[in-house]
Amino acid sequence: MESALSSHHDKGQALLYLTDEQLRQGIEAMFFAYRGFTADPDRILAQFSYGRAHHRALHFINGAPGTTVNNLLNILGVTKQSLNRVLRSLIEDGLVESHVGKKDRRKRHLFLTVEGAKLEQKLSNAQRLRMRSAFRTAGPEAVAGFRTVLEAMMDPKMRNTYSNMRDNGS
Amino acid sequence: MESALSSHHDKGQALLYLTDEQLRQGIEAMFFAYRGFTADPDRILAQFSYGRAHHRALHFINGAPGTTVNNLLNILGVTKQSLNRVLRSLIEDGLVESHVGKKDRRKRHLFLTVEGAKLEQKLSNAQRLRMRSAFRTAGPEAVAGFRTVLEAMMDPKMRNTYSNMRDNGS
DNA sequence: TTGGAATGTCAACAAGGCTGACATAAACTT
DNA sequence: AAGTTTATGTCAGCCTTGTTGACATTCCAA
Repeated sequence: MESALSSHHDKGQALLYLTDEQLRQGIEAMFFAYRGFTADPDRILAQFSYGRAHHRALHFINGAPGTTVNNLLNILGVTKQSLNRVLRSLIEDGLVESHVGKKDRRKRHLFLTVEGAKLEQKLSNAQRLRMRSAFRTAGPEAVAGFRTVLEAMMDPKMRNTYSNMRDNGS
Repeated sequence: MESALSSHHDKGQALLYLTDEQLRQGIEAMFFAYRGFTADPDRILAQFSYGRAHHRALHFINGAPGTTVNNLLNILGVTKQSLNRVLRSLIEDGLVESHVGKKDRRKRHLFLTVEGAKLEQKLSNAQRLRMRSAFRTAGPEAVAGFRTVLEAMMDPKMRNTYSNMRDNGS
């Protein structure tokens, strides 16, 4: 990919974006941006005495209605005990419904209730608002670059999960 | 910046990157990428029974040696009680030193010890390794876009902090 | 029918956020 | 000189969200 570049002159210049100082800036940018990224939903969640874990569950159930607990476990990367605690409170509060599978009755398929969808909308509206503003400010080419770098930064396993999330539907 | 684009034809196409679906993908990309971003240091920290909070403290003390507790508080966005708990353990373990200020003797200036710098290097090497790989894969233009979008996503206050971090030195 | 997969649940623990209250020292103000 | 504010530390207690380990249940599949 960069063999043409690194072959002769100006190597230092061409690879300037890979210096430790540039990488450090990238690291700090990730840190501060992620704080901004979660700030708006966090404020809303606090009013409902929920946390980010609840938001994540709502988000991915909304994106793949009928998903199983195990599937959610893989996406979220937490233990079943941790997820179960969150799911239980969401079910108790009537935001999520759990249906026994028809083909495989061991599995539980998760759905948002009307109430749950309402909160999910509220949270994702807030989060999208900031992201839309950032995307608009940065412009389409920057957004493409943003997506490219983020994808390259994921663990390969999650990169597959992430990609498949838009191709097939669970 | 985008006035030339949005002025006339093809507005739907030009603003494709601002659709809800695109924003959703951006949101999920942030989630998965941040997990990758923290995965490598997390593995190292676990061996020392430290957490991300310790990493963050080491990182920013390393970047601004002699910084005060209050300054660190503003950067990290946590309470002094929370930071104090982390700093205390780092000081007890001989990774950080706290020196009373010469001009203002209320202030404590924080420095990494040789030991502390060693751990910080270990952590940031792991983190840089992944970021360098992602940057290399994505290429310089994508990296520029990545930085632009992240900066636009920060809270304005932290955006200033972030920018100033490279101009003046605390 | 038996093994293993999928799920739920109980208990205990830790990190790392938070609030509130209080102490101290030093600097600043009046 | 006295009073106020600032910077910091510390104690106690609480919450969320992660962890491990153990165990029960259900039920598909060989």
